Amino acid sequence: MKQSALFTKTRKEAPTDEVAENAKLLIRAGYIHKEMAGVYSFLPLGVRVMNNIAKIIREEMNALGGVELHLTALQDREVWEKSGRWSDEVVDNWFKTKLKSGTEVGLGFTQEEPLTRILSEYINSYKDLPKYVYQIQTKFRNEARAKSGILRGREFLMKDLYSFSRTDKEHEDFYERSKTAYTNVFTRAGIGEKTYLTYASGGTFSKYSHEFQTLTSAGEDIIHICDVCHVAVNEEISKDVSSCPVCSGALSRTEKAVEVGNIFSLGTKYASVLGLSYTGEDGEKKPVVMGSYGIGLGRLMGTIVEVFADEKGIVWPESVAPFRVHLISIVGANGEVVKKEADALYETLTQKGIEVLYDDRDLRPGEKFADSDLIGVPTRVVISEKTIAQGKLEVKDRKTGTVSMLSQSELFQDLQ
RNA sequence: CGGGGCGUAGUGUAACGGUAGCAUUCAUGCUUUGGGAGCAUGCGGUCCGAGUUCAAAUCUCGGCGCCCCGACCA
Repeated sequence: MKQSALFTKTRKEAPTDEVAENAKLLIRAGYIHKEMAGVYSFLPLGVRVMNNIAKIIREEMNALGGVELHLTALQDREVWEKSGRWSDEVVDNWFKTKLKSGTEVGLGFTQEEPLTRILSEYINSYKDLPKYVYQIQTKFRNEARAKSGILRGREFLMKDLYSFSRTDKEHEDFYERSKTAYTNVFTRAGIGEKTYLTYASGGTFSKYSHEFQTLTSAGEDIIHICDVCHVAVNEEISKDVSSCPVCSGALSRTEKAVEVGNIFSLGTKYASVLGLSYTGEDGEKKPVVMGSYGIGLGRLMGTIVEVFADEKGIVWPESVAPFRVHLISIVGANGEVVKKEADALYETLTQKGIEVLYDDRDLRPGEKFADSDLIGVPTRVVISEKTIAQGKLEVKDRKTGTVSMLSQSELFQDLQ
């Protein structure tokens, strides 16, 4: 994409109504726009990052055997009353509204109820199970207090997968596999080393649930880490769990972290109250055993910003970066020659399937460099009179700052 | 929801109750071109509503909005 096609502009100064580093940088660089407290629009650059995150998640969920669907945001009161979760006393962060007829509807904050109802129309026999269903969809939560930029909003994109199994054993097997899939997601998104499988309170159906917690000072949670097993225990259960649940060793350090994902066993609660059952080989009807598995896409994006950003701006891992290469032309007195070279390289890279942001704007070099650092594309390639004279390209790594002079073929090789 | 802070051009900031100023952005022109250039000219603002006052950005009340701490986060 040519940068001149973007309508967004970078800003030198951070907005005063944001304290969170992720929001400051993402707004300054033109990835997001704040509509209201806790409500952010995603601008063209932001959408590209979100799409990359979604792609990783889809691939891992599909590999798990998941099938994607898309449920409605508008929620039918009736199905939620059956599960006991319609009442504001039970769930205090519902957004509710009314149809013209006066009928109350909700805006979904999760989707166990409607999905269970849908499945109950199709699942009859043990032969129909297990099934794994997911979506990437907008969730609404009427948080009393939005905070931390895009880490905790009132409207946000979330991947939610639901598992439907015949037995506890079958559920447990999938639950374990989902841990691996989640680990893959966070590794591919670049934050694997900083992300810990964390034991947290389980609710009614299992002793623990599991969270994926990424170390950052921007986090709201406190976790107790076992460095031997690379797992952690959430502060909320540290009274009951004082040693590593895996090796029984000591939990050696305490850190702030943000919950980028969670997985939860639901037992047969929803299946029972919503009539989702199957007939077993023995001819008996049994309720389906469920689990739910969430990842907040915006929160993941914000966490990546928090983890990698430096004093100059955002630093994206290649896997989620809006572009692979930021091509910058420095157009001086001999502008036509430089422009021609840069145009040609842009074409070549694009034809090779490499995503390029081409800064074709007529600006001074300093401004282009500053923008490039702020936007955070992994590899910066500069073409100027200087580089043309040398017959090379100046290639800079955003993360390390390493600059090297490469030929075109060397650059292509590096990018493969 | 409890407590605290704050609302001034698009953005960031000044202004004792007395002419709303500076920087940046934007527009135009000239110069400039390897780390957010220079000069000149121009456009653009007191969150909303009441009240006090000769006079309100400034004081009072109400509303709306934003931020922070705490509670909450199924």
